[in-house]
Amino acid sequence: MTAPRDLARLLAVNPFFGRLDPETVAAIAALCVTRSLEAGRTLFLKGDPGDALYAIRRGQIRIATATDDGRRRTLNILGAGDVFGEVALLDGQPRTANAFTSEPTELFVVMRRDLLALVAREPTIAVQLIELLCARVRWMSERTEEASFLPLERRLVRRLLGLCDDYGAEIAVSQEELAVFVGATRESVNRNLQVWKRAGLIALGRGRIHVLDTARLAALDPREPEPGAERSR
Amino acid sequence: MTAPRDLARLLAVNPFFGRLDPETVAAIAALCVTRSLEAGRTLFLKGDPGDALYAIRRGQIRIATATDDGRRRTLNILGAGDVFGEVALLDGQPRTANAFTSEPTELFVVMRRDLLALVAREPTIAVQLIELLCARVRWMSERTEEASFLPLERRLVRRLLGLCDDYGAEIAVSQEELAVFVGATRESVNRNLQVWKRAGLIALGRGRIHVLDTARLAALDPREPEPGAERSR
DNA sequence: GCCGTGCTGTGACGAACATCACGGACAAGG
DNA sequence: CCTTGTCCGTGATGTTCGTCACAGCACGGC
Repeated sequence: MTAPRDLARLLAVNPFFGRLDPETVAAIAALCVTRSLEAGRTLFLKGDPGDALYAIRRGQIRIATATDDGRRRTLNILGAGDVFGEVALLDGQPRTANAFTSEPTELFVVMRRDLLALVAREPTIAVQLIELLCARVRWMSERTEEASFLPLERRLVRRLLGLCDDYGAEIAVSQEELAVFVGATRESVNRNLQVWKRAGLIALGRGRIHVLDTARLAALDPREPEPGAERSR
Repeated sequence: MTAPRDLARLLAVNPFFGRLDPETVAAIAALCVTRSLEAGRTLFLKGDPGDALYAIRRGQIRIATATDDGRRRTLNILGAGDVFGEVALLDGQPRTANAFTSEPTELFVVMRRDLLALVAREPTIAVQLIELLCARVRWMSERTEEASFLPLERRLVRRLLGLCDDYGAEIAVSQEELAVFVGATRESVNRNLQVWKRAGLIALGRGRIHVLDTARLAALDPREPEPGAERSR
């Protein structure tokens, strides 16, 4: 069975787990089982105990909530290679949103109880997990500040360049999904993209964005000059 | 020397450390030393190694950055009882902002190297710290969502009621500071407060907000009704 | 082929908030 | 007392971005 090796590969490129020692990743990956779901099946609901980590081998998962006003709001759309449920894995708290498949999907699953047993056997892993979580906290607070202080254009630039780093210049994402990621509407995102397209910075296709000129795109988001010890992360 | 006991009390009511076992809190508090600073002194600068946790015994600390546009932006204002630098304590990454005193201040300080030694001696503490950080991650993502989805009025209600819980109905905060906390301008905050004042929900003074009717104030921020298990399809 | 269905492009309109610009109130200190 | 600084209150004005509405275009299924 090659599932553990496949999972180790996914975790290694994941921004959350990628920072762990390779042996640690392998140890965690060795715990995994696989699971298949048809389209439209529920993986978990809000309030379910958070007892597992998932990594998508193939397919798509949508994370959504029923919001105050009754409408359903998609919080995130996850595809092959994405890892989710990391935090629930570690603390076992209830899920805060619903997850369901939008197409046939295969998942790697790591159960919480298995991970806890591993940590008990191998305490140095705990320290690594602590650092991992600290990194996540820092990343989140950056995002929070970003979301409230930066205009849409700059958030969009950052997200686009981030996706570029992860997946190359050819990004397979619909404008709808992108809008969700930056916390805006599809229409607003589209208007920005059109401007950049006319300027030759990007090319657009159906469910696809091609970044042509990363440098000029990055110039639209001037990072703080910060004379002294520049350190971002 | 009663400093460790004082610190244990501060940590116990702190939303971050309050969830730890009392013995764990006591063990961490036993590591602390105290430090006094006059007004206007710098505690640390952006880029400094994050090698300590601080708890304010008396006085005030302001966290600020020099922003892109050159203006200084106050990110947070901390008073007696507040604890900060928790994340840096755990991962040792550089500070991401500047901290200085705005009045004479006494601090409890826990050095990172002392904490690491403690964790090495007592591995169960590591697991507790992991859960602590998970709680922080969840809290942050709540705040993020809040910041981008909720209108100013509701963010303001939440912040005000939160301060109320911590400090009682008489809140000593300027409208400027409050505006920073909710990510808005002083003017917008003021306009909201005026409405509530005219409705008899609050009373306003110089650097002071008195919450008169928590119930009616809370009613302005209807939490999601959440009718049982959301169906999947 | 023909018809849904989901993605993309665009215009019109309005609400929420930031910005700018003051004026006044109160405290501290010469 | 008068000055200076910091906070509060409030209007005018503009920008950003969401909402609504609709039209075209690809793609897959029948």
